[in-house]
Amino acid sequence: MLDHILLEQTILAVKEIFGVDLEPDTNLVQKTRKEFDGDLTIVVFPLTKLLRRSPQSIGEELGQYLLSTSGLVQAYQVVSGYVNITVRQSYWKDFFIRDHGNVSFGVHKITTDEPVVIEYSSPNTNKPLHLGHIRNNLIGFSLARILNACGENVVKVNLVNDRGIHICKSMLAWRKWSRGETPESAHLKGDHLIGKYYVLFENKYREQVKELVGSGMTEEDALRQAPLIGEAQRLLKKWEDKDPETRALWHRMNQWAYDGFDETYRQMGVDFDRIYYESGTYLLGKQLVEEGLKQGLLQRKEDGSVWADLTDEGLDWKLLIRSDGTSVYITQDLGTAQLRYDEYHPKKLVYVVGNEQIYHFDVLKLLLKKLGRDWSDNIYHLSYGMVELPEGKMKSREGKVVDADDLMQEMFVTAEKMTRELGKMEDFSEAEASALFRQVGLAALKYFILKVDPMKTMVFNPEESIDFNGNTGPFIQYTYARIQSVLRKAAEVNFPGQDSLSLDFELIPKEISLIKLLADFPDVVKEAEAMYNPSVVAAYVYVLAKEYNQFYHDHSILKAGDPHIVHFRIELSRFVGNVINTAMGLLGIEVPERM
RNA sequence: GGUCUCGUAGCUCAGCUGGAUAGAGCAGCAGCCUUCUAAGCUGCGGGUCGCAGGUUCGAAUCCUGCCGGGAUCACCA
Repeated sequence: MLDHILLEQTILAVKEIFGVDLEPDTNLVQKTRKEFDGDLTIVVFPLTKLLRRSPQSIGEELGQYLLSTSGLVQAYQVVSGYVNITVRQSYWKDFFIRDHGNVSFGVHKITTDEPVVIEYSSPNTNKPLHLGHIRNNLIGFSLARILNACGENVVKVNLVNDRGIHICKSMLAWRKWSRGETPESAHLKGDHLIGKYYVLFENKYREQVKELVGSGMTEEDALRQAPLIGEAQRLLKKWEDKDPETRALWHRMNQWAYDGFDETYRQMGVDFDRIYYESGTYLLGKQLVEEGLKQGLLQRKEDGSVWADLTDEGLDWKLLIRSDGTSVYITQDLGTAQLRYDEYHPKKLVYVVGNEQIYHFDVLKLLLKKLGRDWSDNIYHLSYGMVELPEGKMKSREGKVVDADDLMQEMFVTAEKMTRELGKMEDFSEAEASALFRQVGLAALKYFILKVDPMKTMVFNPEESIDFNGNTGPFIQYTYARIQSVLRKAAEVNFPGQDSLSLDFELIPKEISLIKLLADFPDVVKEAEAMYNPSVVAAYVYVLAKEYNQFYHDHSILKAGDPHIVHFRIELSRFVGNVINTAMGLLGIEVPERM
């Protein structure tokens, strides 16, 4: 904001002084580094060639000119090719008086009707959610909030992968070996029960493969010819043929999974506006393929399978329908995309899906384009990196996964332990206390994950529990709670002149740096939106909290002496609290009044 | 092998649309609670930004090559 104003003034100044027109290059004006005096810096090196003058003399002339013409500039200093500009305090004071009471500072009202549809979570109903899903859900949910704060009309959707061979594996294993076990009888969350049978299938299947290999078969053939996999495939065919008994079991077991997922989502604090099921969209996908076949855009081979030729686009041939007539992943996604377009006509279709599926989404966009769906240009695949354990990738087959429910539970327990150790809850009621443990534990987990750039692979070490000190969610929550404590005390004391806020005094550096940070917030939200990156908000709110804690440590608020200063510092604290609350809200993290 | 991606302190990460002496947290060491919440604050130690070239007044950042890790190229999803 401010930097743009100064950039304009600088361009004007260069034209006035040197008679040269400059392109508005945003790198010309940047924030002054902490170790130098000043707020904004004009980098004059790029001008030296153009103007054929030394950096020093350009800097001096620019600084002098801006000082005398710009109402913003209080002082300037030319340091080895940089003009460091100190902005008048009145600018910061005006900003503060104008915006400090704005509870939704940095957040825009929804201005458009064309929605942005964002898909995240997308679980399979054959196993419970793990740490990877947590990252997915947190990024998706946070991004929805960030888009929302930028005025977008956001529709959060979840696509449940409720059909396919993997579901049939769980079903088959349950039918063969469960003796009718249910979540109730096993005292197990439904999704975990189903996961148990999925793992059981995989184990038995691998045993069969091993046996076949032992009797001389190649591994490749064994994988394909083991009796269990054949059974699973026949079950899938029966499912697609709508066999009543198969469908009944499928309904029953899926419901177990849904009940389990709902509980996990509730704990995590994420939700959706609309839930799609692949069982409801894969037929539409098949229709699209049929349509493409008729138009000669796709090809059918002798064995009945259908393919798309993407070699012209630099990719390969892609299977769309298997030779037995069943559909594959991409077929379903074609249908889902079409359905979503028909329902919302979105200006943007965002998919939060792991980076292992980059190729899949390239193909999806190309296929839709091939089929004449020009709106496929509006598809954006937000691909995020995997969460790895110190020893490498999580492997569900080897049981090397960090389960979402377990992890959250662990976080709550740690939060409780921590809080009790610090002796912070003498006067908390039972309900308040357990709400706090949940808030703090979740904040630690969410912030830990969201502060990392989504694109990057991140490492999670289950041995070392997630920190509660330093650059963490609880640290930021603590800062907020601390502010609320000050505000509660402030409400109790009377001081003269508390009705009218007057900033008729010199601000100290820490106050100015806090105000500067606050003024940055709207730009931070916009940047997070533009980059589809919640970590931008996380980094910002940490710096803000840290800066406030330093201020809090070094300066009295309620005992500052001058009532005008007391009043100002109370309002400054309130403003910081509001922005922390809003920013954390954008990350999907709650802040407690006390902790 | 093709394509994509990552490599920054002991560990986890910022910085990457080129700008000043590369930053945080954790871990380690040393301090600060009769004063608004010490889940806090302050200080110290810790770096050939994978390597080598190039472009530039200026490179962790851009380009090329190499080394190392990961993903993907399924009649899995």
